[in-house]
Amino acid sequence: MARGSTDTRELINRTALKLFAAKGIRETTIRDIASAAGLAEGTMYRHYASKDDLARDLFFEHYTALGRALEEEQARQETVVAKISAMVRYFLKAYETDPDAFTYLFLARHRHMQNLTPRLPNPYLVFRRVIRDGVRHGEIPPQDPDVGASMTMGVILQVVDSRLLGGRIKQKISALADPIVAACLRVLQA
Amino acid sequence: MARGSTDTRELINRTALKLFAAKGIRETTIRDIASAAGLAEGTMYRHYASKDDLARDLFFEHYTALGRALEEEQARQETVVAKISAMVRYFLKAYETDPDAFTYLFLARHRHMQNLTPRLPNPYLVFRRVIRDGVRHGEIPPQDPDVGASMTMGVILQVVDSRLLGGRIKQKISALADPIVAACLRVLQA
Amino acid sequence: MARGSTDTRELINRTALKLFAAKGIRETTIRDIASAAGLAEGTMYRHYASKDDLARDLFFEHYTALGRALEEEQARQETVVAKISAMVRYFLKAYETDPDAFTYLFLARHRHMQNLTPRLPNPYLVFRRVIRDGVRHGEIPPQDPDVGASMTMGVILQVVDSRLLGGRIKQKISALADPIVAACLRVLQA
Amino acid sequence: MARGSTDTRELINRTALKLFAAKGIRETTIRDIASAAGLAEGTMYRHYASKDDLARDLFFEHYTALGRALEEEQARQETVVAKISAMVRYFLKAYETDPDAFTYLFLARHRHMQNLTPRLPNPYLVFRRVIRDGVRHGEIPPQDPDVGASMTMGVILQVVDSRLLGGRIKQKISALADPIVAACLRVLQA
DNA sequence: AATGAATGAGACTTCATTCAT
DNA sequence: AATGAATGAAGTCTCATTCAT
Repeated sequence: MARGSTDTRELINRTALKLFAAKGIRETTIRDIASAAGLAEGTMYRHYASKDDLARDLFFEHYTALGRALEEEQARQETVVAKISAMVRYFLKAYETDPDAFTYLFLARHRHMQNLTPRLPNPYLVFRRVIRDGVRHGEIPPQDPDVGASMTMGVILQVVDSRLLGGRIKQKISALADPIVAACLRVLQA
Repeated sequence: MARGSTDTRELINRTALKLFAAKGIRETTIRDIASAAGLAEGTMYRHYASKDDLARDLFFEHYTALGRALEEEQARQETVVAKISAMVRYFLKAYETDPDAFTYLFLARHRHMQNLTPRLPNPYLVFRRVIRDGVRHGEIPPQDPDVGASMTMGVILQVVDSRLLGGRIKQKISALADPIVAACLRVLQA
Repeated sequence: MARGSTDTRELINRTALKLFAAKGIRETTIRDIASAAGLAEGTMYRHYASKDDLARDLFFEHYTALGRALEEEQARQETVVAKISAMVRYFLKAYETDPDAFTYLFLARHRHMQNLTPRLPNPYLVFRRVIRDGVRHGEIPPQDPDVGASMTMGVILQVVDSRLLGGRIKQKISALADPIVAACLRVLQA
Repeated sequence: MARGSTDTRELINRTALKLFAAKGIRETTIRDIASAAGLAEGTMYRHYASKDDLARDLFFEHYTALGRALEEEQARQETVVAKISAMVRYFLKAYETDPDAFTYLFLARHRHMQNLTPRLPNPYLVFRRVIRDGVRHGEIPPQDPDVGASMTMGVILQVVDSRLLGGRIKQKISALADPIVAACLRVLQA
C-alpha cells in the first residue's frame, strides 16, 4: 500500500497533518496538500491509496505513538499519583511538542474511534488501566475507571482546546501544567 | 431571510440537527436533510439561505438557549458550590433531554466560536463568571477562571463524549451525575 | 390568456419593463418583478401564462406601438426628407419619453425577431417602405432599401446605445436630434 | 488561473465562442460547451475558474485584438478619409473572417463595457480618436467625436446585425462594403 | 516515482411554475 | 383574484481519483 520514497512520504505526512489540523480533513483537499508540499496531485497516490487512507494512517501513527509513550511514562513510576502526574505532564508536553499532531488527533478522533482495536497502543486505555490498578491497589478510592479516565482526559483536553480555538486561554500550556496535574489528581481523589 | 411556515422550518431544524449530530455538517447534504424531512431540496432554501445559514442558526439557537438556562440555574442558588452543582446537573440533563442538540453544539463549536459575541448568552461565560465571583468572594481558592471553567466543562464534556462516540461508557449519564458533580467541585477545590 | 384586473396587469407590465430594461430578461426573476410590484409570485400567473409570455407581450406591445406611431409620423409628411426627419425625431423622442420601453425593445429584439410577421406594425418596415418609395419616386438615389433602413436605424440606435450603456455620450439625446437627423439624411443621400 | 494544455483551452475558446454567439451567454451552459467540445464538465474548470471568467476572457481577447487591428489599419493610411475607409473595411472583413467572434463581441458588449479600461486597445476609441484628429486637422467638419464614432459604428453594426439575425439582408457583407464605407464617410461629412 | 490533464459523480443553489388555501 | 409555500429540473462548481506520458 505504502510505496514511494520515505522522504516524500514524510513530506506528505507533515504537510497533511498541518493542513488537517488547521482546517479539518473535509476542508482540506488533496490539491491543497500536494501544492503545499510542492508535489503534483497524482504523486499523492503513489504514497497513499486515497485521502481516507492518508487520514487514517496519520491518525493511527500518532495515536499509537502517544499510547506507547504514555505507557512508557507510567511504567517508569511507582505510585499511581506519580504515574498520573507523569502521564498528564507528557500529554501536555505532547501538545507543545507537536501541536499539529495533537490537534489532529483531537479533531479526527470521532472519525476513527470505531476502527480502534484493543491491541493497538491507546492513550485512553493506558489512563484507564492505571486508574483501575490504582483502585485495585487501594491507592485511589473505588470508582469506574472509564469515568475516571474520561474525566481526567477531559480536564486536559478542554484546556488545550480553549487554547487551540482562539479561545480565552492565552498562556503557554506548559505554564499551566502544575494546576492541571493537581486538578486531575483531585478528580481522581488521588 | 427566513420565510415559509414555522412548522416546516421546525421540521427542517429538527431533521438537520439529528443528521448533523449523527454525521457531521460536511458529511450531511442538503439532500439528506430534505429527503429525511420528506421535503424537496428547493424547499430548504425557502427557509434558509444556505446550508451554512442553517448550521449557524441551529448552533446559535441552542447555544444561547443553553447559556440562558445555565444563567437561570445559577441565579437560583446562593453559594458557589450550589451554583456549580446546579449548572453541572443542568448540563448533564440537557444532554439527556436533547442529545442531538447537545452533540451538535459539541461538534460544531469550533466552526462557530469566532462568531460568538460576548453579548449573547454563552454557557462558557456563565461558568467563568460564577467561578470568578466565587474566587472574589473567597468561596473557592484563587485561580484563573478561564482555566477553571475549561477544566470543569472538560470533565463533563469528555464523559458525555465517551458515551456519544460508542465509547466505553454505557451507563445513562444521569446515573453518573453525582460523581461528575463531585469531581467538578474537586477540580475547583470548592 | 390575459386575465386579471387591468390595473394589476399594468403594474406588472410597467415593473417588468423597468427590470427587464435594467438587468435583462434572464437576469430578472419572476420574484424580482412580483416583489418590486408588491405582489405575490403566484399572482403573476393570473395575468401571464409564463415569464416568456410576459416578455413576448411586452415586446410586441411596444414594438407595434412604435411601428404604428412611425407610420403616423411619416404619413403626416409629404416629402421623403420630411418623412425621414419626422421618423428619426420620433424615434429619439420615444427614447426620452419611455427609456425603459425603448431599452427593452433594443435588448430583446433578437429574441423576438423570428416571431415578427409582416402584418404587424413594424418600425423597421416603415423605414424600409419610406426609403423604397423615395427611391421609386426619385427623391433619393437608387439603393437597397434594406441596407438603407438598417444604416439609418444603426445611426440612431448606436447613439442611444452609447448613452444607455454608461458610454461616453452624456448629453440628452434630444440635444443631439439635429445632427442625428442630418446624418441619417446624408446616409440616404437625401 | 489558466492551466491545462493550450490545445484544450483553444478548443474550449472556439467552442464557447460559437455557442455564445449562437445562443447568448446565459442561454449556453457549461455542459453545452463541454459536450460540444467533447470534454467533461469538470475539465472546463481546469482552464477557467468560472463561466464568467471564460466569457470575460473571450470578450477581452477579441475586443483588444480588434482594437489593435483597427489601430494598425488606420496607422497605415495618411488621410482621415483613407483611415476611416480602411477601418470600416477591416471591420466588415472581421465579421466575415470570424463571424462568431464578431457576433459575440456585439452581443456581450453591454456585459463587459464597465470593465474596459482606456489602456486596453479599444475599437471604439480608435474610431473616436481618428475622428477627433480629423476635426482638429480640418479634414472633417467640427463635430462631437463620440457622436461621430457612435454613428459610424452604428451604420456598420446595424447592417451586420440585420444579416446576423436572420434579418432581411441576405447578401454577403463584403458585397456591401462600398456603399457602407461611402455611407460612413457621408455620416462624418468626410 | 512523478506529473498534471482529464474525468464524472455529486454537492449546493436558483427559479419558473404549481396548487391548496 | 390573490397568496406564498412547495416543487424539481437544471445550472454552476468541486474534488477525489485515474491514466498516459
